[in-house]
Amino acid sequence: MARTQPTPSLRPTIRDVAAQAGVSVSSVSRVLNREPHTSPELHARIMRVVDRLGFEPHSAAQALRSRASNTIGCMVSDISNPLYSEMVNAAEEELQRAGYVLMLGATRHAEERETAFISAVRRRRMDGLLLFAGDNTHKDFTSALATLDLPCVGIDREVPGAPSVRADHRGGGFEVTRYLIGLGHRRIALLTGPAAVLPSTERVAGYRQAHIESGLDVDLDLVRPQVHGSGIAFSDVCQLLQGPAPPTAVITLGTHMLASVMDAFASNGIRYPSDISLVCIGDTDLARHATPAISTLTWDLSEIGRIAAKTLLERVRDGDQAQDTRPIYLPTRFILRHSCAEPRAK
Amino acid sequence: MARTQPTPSLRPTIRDVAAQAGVSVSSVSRVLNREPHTSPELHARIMRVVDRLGFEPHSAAQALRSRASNTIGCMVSDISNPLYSEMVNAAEEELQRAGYVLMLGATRHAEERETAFISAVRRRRMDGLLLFAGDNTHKDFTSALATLDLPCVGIDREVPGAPSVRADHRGGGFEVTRYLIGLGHRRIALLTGPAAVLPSTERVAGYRQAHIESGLDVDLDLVRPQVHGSGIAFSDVCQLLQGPAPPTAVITLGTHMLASVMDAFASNGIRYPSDISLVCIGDTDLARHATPAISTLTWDLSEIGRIAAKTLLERVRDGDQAQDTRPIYLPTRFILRHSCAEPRAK
DNA sequence: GCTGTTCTTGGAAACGTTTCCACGATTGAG
DNA sequence: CTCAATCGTGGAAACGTTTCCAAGAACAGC
Repeated sequence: MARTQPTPSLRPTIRDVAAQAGVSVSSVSRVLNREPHTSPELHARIMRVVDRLGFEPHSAAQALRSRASNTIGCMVSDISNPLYSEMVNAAEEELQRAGYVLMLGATRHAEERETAFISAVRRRRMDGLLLFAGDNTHKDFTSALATLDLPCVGIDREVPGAPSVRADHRGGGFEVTRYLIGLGHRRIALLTGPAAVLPSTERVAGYRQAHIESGLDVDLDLVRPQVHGSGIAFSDVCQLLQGPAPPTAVITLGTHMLASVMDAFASNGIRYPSDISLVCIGDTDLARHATPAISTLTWDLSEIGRIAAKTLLERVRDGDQAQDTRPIYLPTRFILRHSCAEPRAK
Repeated sequence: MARTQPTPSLRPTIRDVAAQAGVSVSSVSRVLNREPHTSPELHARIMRVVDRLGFEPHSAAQALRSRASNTIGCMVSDISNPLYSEMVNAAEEELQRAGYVLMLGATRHAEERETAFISAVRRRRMDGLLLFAGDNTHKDFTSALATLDLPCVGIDREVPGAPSVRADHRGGGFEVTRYLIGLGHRRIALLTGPAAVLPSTERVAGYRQAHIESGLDVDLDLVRPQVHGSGIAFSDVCQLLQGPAPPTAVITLGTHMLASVMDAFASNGIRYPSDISLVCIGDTDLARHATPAISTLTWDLSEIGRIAAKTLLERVRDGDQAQDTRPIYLPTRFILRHSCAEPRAK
């Protein structure tokens, strides 16, 4: 534990640059930060020394003095989920272009990791925070978030006092459900994500709305939120299919769950679209190339990531101005393939 | 540009804690860092104040003084590639547990972004670096890397002076190729990643070796490295199928490319396994659920990420000791499904 | 030629920690 | 009982920047 005196760094400091150039430290700083009131000759002389020594400013020292870390936190439940990784990828590209570095914190749905990451955000004085869909029921976390006082953008989640960027999951859920109802389906199962994340609640809302507008009742037993990553979709579908009033159509998430649903169909000897209709949410290779190809609700993940990053950067730059916290919605798009049909006559 | 004097921080500093507890700053630091030689009473008194004020040390100040940023850089070409995101996910989990934060830098195959990220690593004095498969032909980058003098681990890539963690792509390529040769195939196409990344070169080496051991010549026209993310696989396969001596089997990457290959088969009116055999590298939902299901070469991505992170942490802790730079290999596993058959008699 | 402005530069004080050093108090050995 | 070692604590010097302030130089207006 006991550490020795830090060995003097081998790397040149701004003082070395100043000494070699025969100027003051403050002049070097001014030149490096492109401030006005520096003569061209000074600039040239300093930059020559900077290049020769390969000087690179120590960002911790900069952060300490200037109170800006050029760092953006990115909290996501699970970066290996392709939905998230595509959004994070686009966001990171945008941030990188603006000179920021992205600090990743994967929470894996555990509140302790969420609060731990918030603590890291505070200690490292990050300049902003990107929050991806997460559990709304985590109270310790949301209260920690509320006291954070940091530019923040929610992606597919609400953050009090901050704008959010979202796909129109409600509209998408509505469109898909209405389409199936229009085909004649009356018992439509909805397998979606965890009940406490925004895309799921919105989707369910759209699903309800479509039923209501058609004068149909909603059987909540058909709505099956899934806990994270577990293979529960398989048994859920089996249970529904073997129940007294099986669904005639299934709406499911495309990633992580579609495969389980198809397995469940197969092991019950059921085929789509003849025996049952199938729509998935989130386009994947599997949806496109399954035989028959599966109709899909999709939206632009990269665009969401980009917009979120841009919105956050605006807020970081404008400081306390620009308190427009209205959510930004992106449309979903329904791609018709060959996985749906009218329900069988009894 | 001209900034005003930084507003005095509202957040408590170690000095505030010391004052409120009526002790010296150094005592607070010692208690917080769990050093020996601190009395229990002092510990209790200080911790009480720390909790009351909600004190959190400023990590930039810590980094400046103690020369440790508790930060690990992670350079990856494209985080939206599921192969990478799964490895990064596992690595991040391991690093998080050890108290480190992961800084993500996606390079998108551009050398300028690679060197820019190395510069960020230096300026931020990161404690270690995880390098995921990248282009070996980028000379500016590799030379920048060589002068970095930082604990580093390569994942599916070689890094001079550093250990690497790799799947046995050569062995996997060998096994698959030998299997197809055993079925009687003599013209086997290999669609793999960019020529300059390690998994591809190793795979091709295994492919060659299998041919050589069977006394067969390798037709290099059948080996098709793919540039990143482009849909070139489709046209490559079409060209091969329509050529004078079409392949009787195809080995392709599972992510990003398998779908294109299947499209190419379809648009040439060709079916697997009857007309052509198909194996993919990297298991996916599509490979599992395509009809017929596709035989696959797979390996444990999460395990690679975990091992890489652990290896890096060891090196970070041990400083300059432990200069064992031997690569760590993980086995691949060939999963037989129903996509291969003996070639048709002419 | 004098009196404000505006440029250009240098000096020095922060930013918030950790760690070295010093010093008195305790403890243990002989 | 003395001397040395150890323990517990405080003071102060770093770490490497940015930015305030001051001061001289150049320049304009009268």
